[in-house]
Amino acid sequence: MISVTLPDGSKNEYSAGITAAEIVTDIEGRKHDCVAAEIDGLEMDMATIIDSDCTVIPISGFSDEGMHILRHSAAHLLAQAITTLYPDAKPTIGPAIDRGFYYDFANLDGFGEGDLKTVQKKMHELARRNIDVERVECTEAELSEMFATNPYKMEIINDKLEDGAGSTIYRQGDWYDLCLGPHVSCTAKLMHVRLTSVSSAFWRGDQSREQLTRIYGLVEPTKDALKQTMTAMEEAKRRDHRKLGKDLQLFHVDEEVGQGLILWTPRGATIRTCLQNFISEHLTRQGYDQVYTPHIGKLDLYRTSGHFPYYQDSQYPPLVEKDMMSKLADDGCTCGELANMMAAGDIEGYMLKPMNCPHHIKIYSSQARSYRDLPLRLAEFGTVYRWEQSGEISGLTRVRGFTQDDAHLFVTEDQIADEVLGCIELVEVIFEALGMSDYRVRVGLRDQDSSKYVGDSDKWDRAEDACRKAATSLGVNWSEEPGEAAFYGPKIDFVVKDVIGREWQLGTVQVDYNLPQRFDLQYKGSDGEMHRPVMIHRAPFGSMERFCGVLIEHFAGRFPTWLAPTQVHVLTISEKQVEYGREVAAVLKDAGVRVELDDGDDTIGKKIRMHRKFQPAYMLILGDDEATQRTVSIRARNGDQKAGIGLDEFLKELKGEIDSKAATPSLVPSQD
RNA sequence: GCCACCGUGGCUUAGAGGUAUAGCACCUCAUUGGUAAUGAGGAGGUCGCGAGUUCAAAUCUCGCCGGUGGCUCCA
Repeated sequence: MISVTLPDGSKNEYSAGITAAEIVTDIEGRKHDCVAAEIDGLEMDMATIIDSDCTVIPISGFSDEGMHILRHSAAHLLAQAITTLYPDAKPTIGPAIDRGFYYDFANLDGFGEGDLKTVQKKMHELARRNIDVERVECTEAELSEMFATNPYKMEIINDKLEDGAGSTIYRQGDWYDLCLGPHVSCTAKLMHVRLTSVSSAFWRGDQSREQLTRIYGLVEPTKDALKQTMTAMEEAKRRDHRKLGKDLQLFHVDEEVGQGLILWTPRGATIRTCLQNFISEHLTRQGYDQVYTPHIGKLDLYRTSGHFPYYQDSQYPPLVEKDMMSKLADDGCTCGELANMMAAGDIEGYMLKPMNCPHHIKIYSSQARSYRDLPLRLAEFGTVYRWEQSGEISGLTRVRGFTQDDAHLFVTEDQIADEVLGCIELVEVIFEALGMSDYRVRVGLRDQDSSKYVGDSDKWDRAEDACRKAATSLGVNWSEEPGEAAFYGPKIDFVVKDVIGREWQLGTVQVDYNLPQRFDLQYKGSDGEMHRPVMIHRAPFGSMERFCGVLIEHFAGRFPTWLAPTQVHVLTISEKQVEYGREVAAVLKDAGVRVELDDGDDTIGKKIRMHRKFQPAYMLILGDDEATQRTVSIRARNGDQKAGIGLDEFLKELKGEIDSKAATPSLVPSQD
């Protein structure tokens, strides 16, 4: 007999040789949802035979660990289906990921989205056959023989296995894969799979290696869970800022203007302006000075900063000076020669600024600075241009021209902690106002044994400590990320979760010891000596483009009243109220409300339908009753109504809601 | 940049070798209507761009541009 410790701490006696599955059934009952078990802290298969004392904790298919196992097993099922349908395809690797799983195949060229249905059908068929999944220990020789025809598996065997050591395979039916496991005990657990997309990937993520076909899928423990996941995906699609941006006419990207270059249309520009003003108010309160700098700068500036030519690949090509250009053209200069000459500094020219720091630094150094001037906080909604790879560009979140909510703080060593804290407070205020309370912070630290960092190590210790303290002060989740610091200093990243649980990386706060050195920045200390300031870069919301994109999805286009592109739409019922309608609209407009009037001759039902798509906070319906009593009838976004409200009263409440930046419109009480 | 898929009037969309559907939006006229589409009429597209095959191309082939999903990278 052996003694097994259960999750609740109690001990049960079993005869040796019992399987994990039998123990789990004993603990959870016959109808459990477990897919594996943790035995003495190690995740193991259900079929594991137990013949000595140990602790057993069942792993539910709904837990993170259980989902991981389900996904991994589903990847195997996918590979089995693919190799059945496409015998030439070579499975390479197929892990579980945060949202499902994928498997990469070689020799599957030409496979497209249209082929997914057949493969999924095959997977269901294999799942329904309920094939046992079996773990088999193999020697290196056996493995080499089994995977002889698959160079990818052989590469893993040769790289990952120590000489002479064996490993395990998982076998289901006549198919098997090199794998450490654990896996579900049988394919029936994998009924609820859905293949989602096809893409390509490089073998081992290396661009110089073979291109593989990657197939993505989802798996859930139950039918309902799969349905829920699919619903969530549809919801995400419905909120997609690219779709809403078009529907609500917020922005436009034009082929002829260029990829990733945003044209803010009036309605979107309004949102951006409101946000910018809101942030500006807080900057002023926090002692920032706002500045303006041009969109270009000389190449030499970026040679000093180190951005050129080092980051040449991710920048727009430089603007070469006119005379030089024609001279080069006359000389028949090739592009390669041109690039070399620019890198070497033989050619002068200008660059679209890829960041604002060098310009701000020049403002700092335009005057002799003393410790009394510090901290100097220079803020700018600065537009920068970066040459993102074409495949990477998407909507408002990945673009080639964007405006950062940027600022650079020039501080003394002693001021770092307070100033980092100040940056973080700003984020707190803005997120709070937008109802984005669910966010976390990543503190990027250096990894100790690397010598790639500038600045001495006790300075780093203090700066890192300042970042940690600032993060702690927020009272939100934060994590240390060793090795994530930039070479020039530690940083703090903000990651927000929107209302449907997706995470978005927004801005950062970065301490920088490097640029002050490169530009030889100085200030005179109280001791009369010259000292070097430290810079803090901060763009808490990243860019206005991305932040607006995230907000569009966060609010699903239904912005709080203070941000709504049009706050009130005035709709008249018939021609008789045109005059009153114009008067109401004028009163609101004079009071600074963003209002739109529809006094056309459509029916009221149709007007409501048409104006709804712009998601104003309120619609005012004006008929005879309202016109004679000089009132308004308010219609909220969800259709709730409140009639007979005096115009003055409505305006007063509306202004209150706008000025307080209320997170949701609430002038019409809910009727349910 | 790479792979797969996609590209028809402002939007959604039919059409798979014989120069193009329909709905919404738009314009005109009639209607003066109470909270998610009043009726009738009209205008608008050489089917992303360029080349090729063909008597004939939105439809087939190639190249380019743009989009979507991923990969890769991110100061």
